[in-house]
Amino acid sequence: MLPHNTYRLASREPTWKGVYRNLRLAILNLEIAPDTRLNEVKLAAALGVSRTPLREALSRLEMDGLIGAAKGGGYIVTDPRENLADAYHLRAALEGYGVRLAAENISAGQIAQLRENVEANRRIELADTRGRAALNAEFHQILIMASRSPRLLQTYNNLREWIMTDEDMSLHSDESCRQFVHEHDLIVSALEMRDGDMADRVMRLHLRRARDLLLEGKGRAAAPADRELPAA
Amino acid sequence: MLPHNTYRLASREPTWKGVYRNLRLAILNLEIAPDTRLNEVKLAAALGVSRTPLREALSRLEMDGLIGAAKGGGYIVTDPRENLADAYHLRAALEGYGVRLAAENISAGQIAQLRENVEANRRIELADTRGRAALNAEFHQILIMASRSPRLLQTYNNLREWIMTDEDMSLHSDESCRQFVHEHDLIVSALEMRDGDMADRVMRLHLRRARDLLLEGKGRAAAPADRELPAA
DNA sequence: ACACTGAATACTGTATACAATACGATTCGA
DNA sequence: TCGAATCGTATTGTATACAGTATTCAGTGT
Repeated sequence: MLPHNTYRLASREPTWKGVYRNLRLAILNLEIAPDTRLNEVKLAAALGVSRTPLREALSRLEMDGLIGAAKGGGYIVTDPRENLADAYHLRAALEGYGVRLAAENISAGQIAQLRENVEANRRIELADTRGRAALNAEFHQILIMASRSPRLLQTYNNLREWIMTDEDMSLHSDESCRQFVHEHDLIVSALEMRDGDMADRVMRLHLRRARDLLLEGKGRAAAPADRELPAA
Repeated sequence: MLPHNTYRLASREPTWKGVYRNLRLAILNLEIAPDTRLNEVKLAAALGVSRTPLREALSRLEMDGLIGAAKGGGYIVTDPRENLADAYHLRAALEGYGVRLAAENISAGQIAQLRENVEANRRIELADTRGRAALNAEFHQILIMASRSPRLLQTYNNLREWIMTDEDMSLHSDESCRQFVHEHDLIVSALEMRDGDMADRVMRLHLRRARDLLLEGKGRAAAPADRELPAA
């Protein structure tokens, strides 16, 4: 063992942050099998860091709900698929109330941005899933920011990477895409009319449809964890 | 300096959790001035713990939004009063959508529990602020649990201690108390009728009234985060 | 054969030591 | 006198050593 000077020089970003991102993605991509109990020393060794920044990352992953506290200490990774439908509920709560607030607070510039986004979404080709995902993410991002609630934004951001993956977009058919764009359009119109109630209703419907399509598309298939990290 | 065996024996609960609670309360009660930069070594010394569990606590406080990252590392305590109105927005989002789900999923037993709670709240004396706070917390807790969404429950629990302090109850007048109980009663009725729409509406109104009363009562820094400058 | 008890073990929680950076003060130069 | 650069200090980020508890497995008794 080296003394303890295995420092990473010239790192502007804390180590634990990178660890956090890596683990987060690993869990969401099922590279770490659900229900596995995380062994801190082995994980730290596998990631090439000490236990301290690892624990910092784990602490935050727990607050994100991606891992849960095990009895007798330590953590157990949760199954992100099980919680997917549930996560959409949280999303609907945030965005539904978010557009309600947005109807009161949105600026003319933001409405213009939304209109532009919808137009771009109309013109984009079906095959460009990555572009569609970006547009979709942007749309909802603008909405949440228009609510002018930092807390809502923060909570939403925690969820975003979880539920909005690029691959999800590949499931959409040409028709459902048009329908989604239409719903986006409806929401913007509701906001223009400052009708928070309508915006909320359409948003909930929109998300519900998106969720159903997603769950149906993914089915229950989803190959669990073939390539592993330390399965431990 | 003691060697390093200043251990707290027979502690079933991690040290950092107590630190977390203490700091949380200290910040919410303004015992630590907002905008203070937290010095880890001094804080650790003051609390009688080492930096490790302290940092664990700080990490979570940051995710709660009670402290923010400072430039060049470290943390700065945020002003809980500034974020209080905003926190109520998040709460309204969670509980509004929560009762909507509850209208679909609530069990007969839970409805009975709610009725009982409302009855107890009718009979309780005004002076018993602690009891009223407990009843109020229980009411909303049951509702969120009735939504059968673990994620909603978790997010709500993070918020609960923040916005529902015992002292807040002392602000209520006899009349506003009766009004609040009446609103609780309305919500339960809406749930009995499985009218999620109405439950949502009443809940949002209920929380909005509670928030206004709270901000007005606390007086200072009652600046509503609602009407901010139309930024960009 | 099963249950209960005990020690060994493995792993988490905590403390402390060390490295590196960011900030401030002081000094030198223009 | 003001500005810039450099050194010193203070504070965070990381690594590791240590203490304590939970789990597991072996052994014995009923």
